[in-house]
Amino acid sequence: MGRRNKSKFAILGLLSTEPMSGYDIKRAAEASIGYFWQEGYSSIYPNLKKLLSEGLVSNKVEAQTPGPDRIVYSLTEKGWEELKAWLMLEPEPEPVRNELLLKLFFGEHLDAKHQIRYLEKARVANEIRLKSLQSIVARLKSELPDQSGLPYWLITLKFGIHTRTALDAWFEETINDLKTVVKGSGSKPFTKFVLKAADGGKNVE
Amino acid sequence: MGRRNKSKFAILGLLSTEPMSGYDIKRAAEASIGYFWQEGYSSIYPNLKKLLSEGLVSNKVEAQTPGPDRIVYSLTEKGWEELKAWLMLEPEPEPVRNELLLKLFFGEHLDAKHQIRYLEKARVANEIRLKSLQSIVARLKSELPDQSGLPYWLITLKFGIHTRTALDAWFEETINDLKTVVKGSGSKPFTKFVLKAADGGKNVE
DNA sequence: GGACCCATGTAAAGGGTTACATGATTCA
DNA sequence: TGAATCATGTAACCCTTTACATGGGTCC
Repeated sequence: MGRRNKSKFAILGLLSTEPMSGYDIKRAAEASIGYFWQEGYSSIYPNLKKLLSEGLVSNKVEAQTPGPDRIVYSLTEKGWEELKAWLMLEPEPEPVRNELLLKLFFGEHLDAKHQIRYLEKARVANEIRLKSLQSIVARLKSELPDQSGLPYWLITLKFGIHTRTALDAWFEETINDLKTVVKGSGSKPFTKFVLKAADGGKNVE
Repeated sequence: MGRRNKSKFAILGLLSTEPMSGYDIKRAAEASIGYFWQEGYSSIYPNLKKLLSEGLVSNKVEAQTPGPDRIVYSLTEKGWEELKAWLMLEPEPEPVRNELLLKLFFGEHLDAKHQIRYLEKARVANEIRLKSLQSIVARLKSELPDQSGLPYWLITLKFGIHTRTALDAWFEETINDLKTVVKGSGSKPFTKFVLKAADGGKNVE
């Protein structure tokens, strides 16, 4: 059962930090959990209604002298309980789909220059993200040293830093490999090789 | 437009290595691209029909003396062209959703023992995968040194090895952090902090 | 006899993304 | 005047996942 609605809990989590409107939630999501969790308006607004009908959040209309009305949502007691209960559950391993790897895996049919082009682009994007994560860590530590959430925010940021650093090394290695690739003459498929093996990389969960 | 059907190309790619039945495709997918791309029967069989009607694959019924008939699919010339054209396109950055990180980000509301429990489990699973990838690399190099696909298979395997090694370090660090976590007294939300900042980690694509 | 593998599918449900839709305010 | 931001939503589509369904063969 991996089809459960997790957006609901992302929204509850964000509302647990402070009351917000749907619009705020979108912006807060981008700014905080954005690099590992994305939500669009079309998931936020319907979910807020659902959460309201389940009694997990309450709302209040705030009129703004200049500008449109805002509908501000807050967590209810019940909402807090649901959130905490969910946080305790072991996360389900989510199925991964990596289009870049899929294209590289079947890359022998292609002139390597195409792959090098998009790998170099992806590498630059990765480096920018990495630097941005590092600067956020530095600023958090110096500007918000006493916040109770700090250790947890740092944990998620360090996840990004660890994996993106590793990714950068892989990009460099891979681009170099592709620049000097020498193809063998055989054409046995990988699939056969692994299938024949006792248990190459099977069902290790 | 991230809604395009990529399963089709995964199937074309697998069929490019050799003709297979739907059942074979499932097994071959698990054995080769399984750790970064999953396909189920309910996506394979309908897609094979679609590919057939588009003329990208052809099929042939093979009777087996013992056992049920097999419907074996092969790439057509047109299928080859479509596959190559797709391989040249720059991969779209896919939205990431990491439930583990989501739970950790809001983890301050929780007793750390829950997180430590599932982190330790996840770490073991990660280590097993890592070792399996390393052994596949070793075996490929020694047993299939001359195959033209080898450099590309190694590239995807090394991706897994790099990122999972980094992940292992992060697991260790994180579990230690959580065992000794000392919470601050403040309760400013992270979101406000980043939103106020000029451009903490925004829209870096 | 029961469990498990081979082999091929269908149906329903659910979630997420894209595109569409509206309207006010602010800034250049 | 036009572009961008604030603010809230709806509708349709597509894909994926889960569950259901069938039937023969093999091994213990």
